[in-house]
Amino acid sequence: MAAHVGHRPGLGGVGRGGGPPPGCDLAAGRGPPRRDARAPRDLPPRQSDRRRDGAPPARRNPARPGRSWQPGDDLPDHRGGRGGRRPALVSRGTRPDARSRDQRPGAVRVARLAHPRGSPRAGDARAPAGGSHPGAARRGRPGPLPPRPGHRAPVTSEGAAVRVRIAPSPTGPLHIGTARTALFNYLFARHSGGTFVLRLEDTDVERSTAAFEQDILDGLRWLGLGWDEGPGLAGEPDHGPYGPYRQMERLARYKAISDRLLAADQAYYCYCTAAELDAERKRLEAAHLPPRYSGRCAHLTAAERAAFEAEGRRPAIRFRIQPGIVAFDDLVRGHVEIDASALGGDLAIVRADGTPLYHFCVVVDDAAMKISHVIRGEDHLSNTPKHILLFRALGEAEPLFAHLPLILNPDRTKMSKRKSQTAVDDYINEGFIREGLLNYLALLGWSTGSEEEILGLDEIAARFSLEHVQKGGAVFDRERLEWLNGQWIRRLAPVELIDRLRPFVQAEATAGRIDRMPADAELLPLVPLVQERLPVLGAIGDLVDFLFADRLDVDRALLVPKRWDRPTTLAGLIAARTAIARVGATAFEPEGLEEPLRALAEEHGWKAGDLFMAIRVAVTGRTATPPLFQTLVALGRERVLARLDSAIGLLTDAAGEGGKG
RNA sequence: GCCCCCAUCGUCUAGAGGCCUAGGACGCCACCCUUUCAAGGUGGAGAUCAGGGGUUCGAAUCCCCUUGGGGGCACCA
Repeated sequence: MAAHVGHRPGLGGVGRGGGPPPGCDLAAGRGPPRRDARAPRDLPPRQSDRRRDGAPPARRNPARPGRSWQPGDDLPDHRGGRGGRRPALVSRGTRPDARSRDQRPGAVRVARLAHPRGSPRAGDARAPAGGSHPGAARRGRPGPLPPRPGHRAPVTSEGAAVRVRIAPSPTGPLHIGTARTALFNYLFARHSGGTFVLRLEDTDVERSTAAFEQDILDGLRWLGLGWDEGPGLAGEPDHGPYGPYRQMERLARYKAISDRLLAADQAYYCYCTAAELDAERKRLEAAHLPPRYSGRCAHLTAAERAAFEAEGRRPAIRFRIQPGIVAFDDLVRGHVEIDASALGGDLAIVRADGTPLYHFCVVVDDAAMKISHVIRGEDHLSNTPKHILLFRALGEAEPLFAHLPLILNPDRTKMSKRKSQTAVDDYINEGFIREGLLNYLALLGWSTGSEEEILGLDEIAARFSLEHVQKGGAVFDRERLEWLNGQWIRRLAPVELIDRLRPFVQAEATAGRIDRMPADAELLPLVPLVQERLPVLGAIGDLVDFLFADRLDVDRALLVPKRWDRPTTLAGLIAARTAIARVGATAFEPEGLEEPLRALAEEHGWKAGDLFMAIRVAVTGRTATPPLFQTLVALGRERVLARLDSAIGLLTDAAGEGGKG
């Protein structure tokens, strides 16, 4: 983290939206959410206004602008033309012996048959207008708006709406893996004209904080992954018909449902203490047995319960895991079967303090929120049978599941904070732009099936399909991300680039590396000089600092070009100074400078490159800069002459000190 | 330990039995362009498709085994 501090703009506005850059659909929705770039630990509580730029508060509404879906549209369904089938039927109806030749669900094969030849994109032509097509209906979309009244989810021909969700836990800053999962869900929703729901899983009261919650919401909005339904910000109402969207605000529902399970004897009170459970687990581990709850409290008598209560023990609630094989057809992995006996015994669903546990909440909420497709990381694959059992116990239809490959550290373990940079904030603060990050993330574990790769969000949504999701984990390749980011930076319109660069330039000023914050009018002419030299926006300092710094530290050793010695350099700089001084203020243009300096080199038999390098270092202090003559112009005649003078002085003073040559 | 998942250049990937002498991209190397750095262009190195068995006239592709890797097994999410 510390390594990136220098690049922190330290203020909102990194992602100011201007007009969409050419070819960039990502910016189609005007006013993309802005991001406060401060480190999470610095984030103030949700209540306070963190914004400093005076933009209208409406922006804080998480609501994504309305989309123009067509309720009657025949939605392209990844399962083929049979969309709309209730998810549960697929899982329940699939017998273990009915697996298809390839391991993918038969439904996927149907999809292929549905488009026997012709490009897989044939289906895209049927995408709902404005749902995922670049341009068109979305182009004129306003910035985030309050909930659209009468919002109805699009519905497939058979009546089942595509509803997906991202359910982050505010126990840390937005993780790159969460961002990718959100992206895939968003893409799936977009592609199918479905609804993208955001739900906060904040039942881990110990670790959840409002600051992390804010960070996650800001991060998703910064990426442009707006949600159709989700929590409102402090004081604002939730947006969507299935709220609240914060689990801690749904406690009464969990209570009601756990009571129901208790009443039906599908769950029971468990009085084991953490210490007892721990000891049990250790014993099993020592015996090389898988950790599992013994079921000690599964059949307590009323008297035994009363005795525990009298001891002052507070019970947790456990869900009875029924024996048997649980099977489901994963949309990316195909048929999966897991023996319920391998699930670790009866599952705790409510803590002794009454707060509900993850596996319980997800299922209750996914059912309540009518989630049709659960698209999440592979780390949840083994947990899925628990969820399915819970759905059944609740009498709810099971959603379809799709488990995405994990993002990996270079050593191929699950991407972690310890081994990789995982916070989206850190990437933002380095100057990755949303277009680059999104494009990269989309291609991590998914491909178009063709060789296209530089694609905007809308273009990706138009092509997205779970069929092309990879099964194996993908190593996060920062080099490739930088390349892609550079591609998108180069595609930005000049004013847009300035907008995005501003916070980074400001950070240079704040850090004292430049003496003042330059005006846009000064920045604009610099765009052609820097645009193709920025793998990340944070690299701007190295490129232009010398333009806005009054004092320049020049390394005497650097001043002498490789093929030159000190006297030659001194002579070269003096001659160059004279030649440049002769160029009048009005002729101080790249061509007006290059001509006499080339002539000068020729006259002395110097290689032009050597002369130019000496001048470059003298006026910028660096060996790598934007093109010299444009740089001289940007610097201005007076400063160029002054810096040449001081370089000449430096070499003269060094005369007796045995410098190079 | 038990269960589950996965396996094509270093990395991300294309690949749906013959279009594969395995394609593209990042990175790397060389050359071109060039005042440096970039960007761009051209070319190159780089994968016996983890290994072994099948099935088939034919396998990267289908099946089995092995090996390797990963994930999960909480009163975390």
